[in-house]
Amino acid sequence: MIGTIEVCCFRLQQGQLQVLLHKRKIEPFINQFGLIGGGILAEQDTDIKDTASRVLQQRANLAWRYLEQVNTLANNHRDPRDWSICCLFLAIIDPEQKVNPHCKWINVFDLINSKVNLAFDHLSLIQQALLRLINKTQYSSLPVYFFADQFTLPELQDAYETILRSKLPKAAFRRRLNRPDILVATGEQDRSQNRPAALYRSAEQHLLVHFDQLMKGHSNTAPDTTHSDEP
Amino acid sequence: MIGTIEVCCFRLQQGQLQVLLHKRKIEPFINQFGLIGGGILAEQDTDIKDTASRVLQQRANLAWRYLEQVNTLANNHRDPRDWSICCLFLAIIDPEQKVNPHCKWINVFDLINSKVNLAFDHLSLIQQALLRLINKTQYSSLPVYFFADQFTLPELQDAYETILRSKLPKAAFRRRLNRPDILVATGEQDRSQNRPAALYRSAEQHLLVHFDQLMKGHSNTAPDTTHSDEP
DNA sequence: GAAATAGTGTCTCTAAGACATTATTTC
DNA sequence: GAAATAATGTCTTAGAGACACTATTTC
Repeated sequence: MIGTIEVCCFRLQQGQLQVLLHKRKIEPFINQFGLIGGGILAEQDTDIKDTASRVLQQRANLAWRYLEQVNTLANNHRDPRDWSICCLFLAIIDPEQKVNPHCKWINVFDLINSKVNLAFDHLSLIQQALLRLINKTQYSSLPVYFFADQFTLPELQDAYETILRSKLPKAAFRRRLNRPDILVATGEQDRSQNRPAALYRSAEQHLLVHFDQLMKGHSNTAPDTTHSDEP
Repeated sequence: MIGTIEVCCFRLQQGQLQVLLHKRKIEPFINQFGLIGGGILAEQDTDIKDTASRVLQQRANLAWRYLEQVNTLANNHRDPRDWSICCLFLAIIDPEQKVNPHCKWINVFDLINSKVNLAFDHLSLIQQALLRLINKTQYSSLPVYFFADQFTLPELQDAYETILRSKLPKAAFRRRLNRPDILVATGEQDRSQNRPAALYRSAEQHLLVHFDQLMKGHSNTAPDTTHSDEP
């Protein structure tokens, strides 16, 4: 039995929520696509989060802006070779970063609808990570992490709407998010649209802000009642 | 490196939220108290949740009414012997059940205030599991799982108030919880108080119901932004 | 000026929170 | 009847959702 991690990386690019896959070059599941993953190296990694960071760097040449444990899968059927224990992480990646050539970003909703065969249980892992992302977007400022630099409120609202796959009322959205503990106006403006929009960055030490009430899209996603059966 | 689980068991007894500890009979931390835990047996356990159930049964002679993965701890400093990977579970236990003599139930808030030394990082694990319990109590029907059989609405409200350590407004509480997808009146009454109270049991297939809005006590507990730093 | 996008004002509605009131029991 | 507890009614308030309106730019 060996301990491994898998990282489900998300980014927003051109209004799409994308997930990172790579083509496996070894058995099992050779030439199929799967998540970025790897084993714990007890000599190098002081903590399992370090393992995730290191694997992300080594396999995909990526650094995360947000990294969170989602679930631990451990059973005798997910790996055809042996009992397997695997810790799943959700990462948010800055879209400016380039990835290695054997990696590709694809639309996560298209992927799930396509029912393509991924290596191991990786499709299920992606669904779990996506559910966590959707749930947390409903009640927190998490999507701020998708932006590396400055951004406008309409861009942030687009991020929420892309993740939740539903439109949100503009006034209420702005009332919620435009709080000094979440956003700080930089004084600059984005002039790429017609009327210029104020630019913001995340507040100093932007820890996740949790709201008291859900932002509900229209699409009804079941709550992530799971951490292997919660959120 | 070996894979282990620890289970943080909670129950409500006489208006107290209690956690289960047992006295270790082996090194390290011999004669100190700690959580119930044990290793994965690849031959017996088909899934890590099975491991938790089996360990709970073997070590404490207990069956759970609710069992949820909270976090996975894996680092090089939590066990003095070696790199350790450990999956933490939260369990809710029926107070009718008897435990083995080397186990004891103690008030979890007293334990945390007492700053007693527990084995390994078990005090931290208890705090994580407690935080999850508190958070989920704020936005779901989870405390229903503390009741094995029938219960009254005032008893259920007491459960919430004990976990959240604050009083809740009665009318709003009843409006929230008294929904047919959460509670079903049995037609019977509890006559132990003055005016009899209607008895309920959890609705058929009582899956956790998530509320759209938090129930906020007065005591401000930080949100469980962690699963090693979320929910 | 027309079109497009940013940003605000205001009304309604839902549900929480506060509090009073009624209902049913024991003594 | 008094005390205790269960259960309900009602008022206020906060914030979401809906929607119209204003503001600032490009063309």
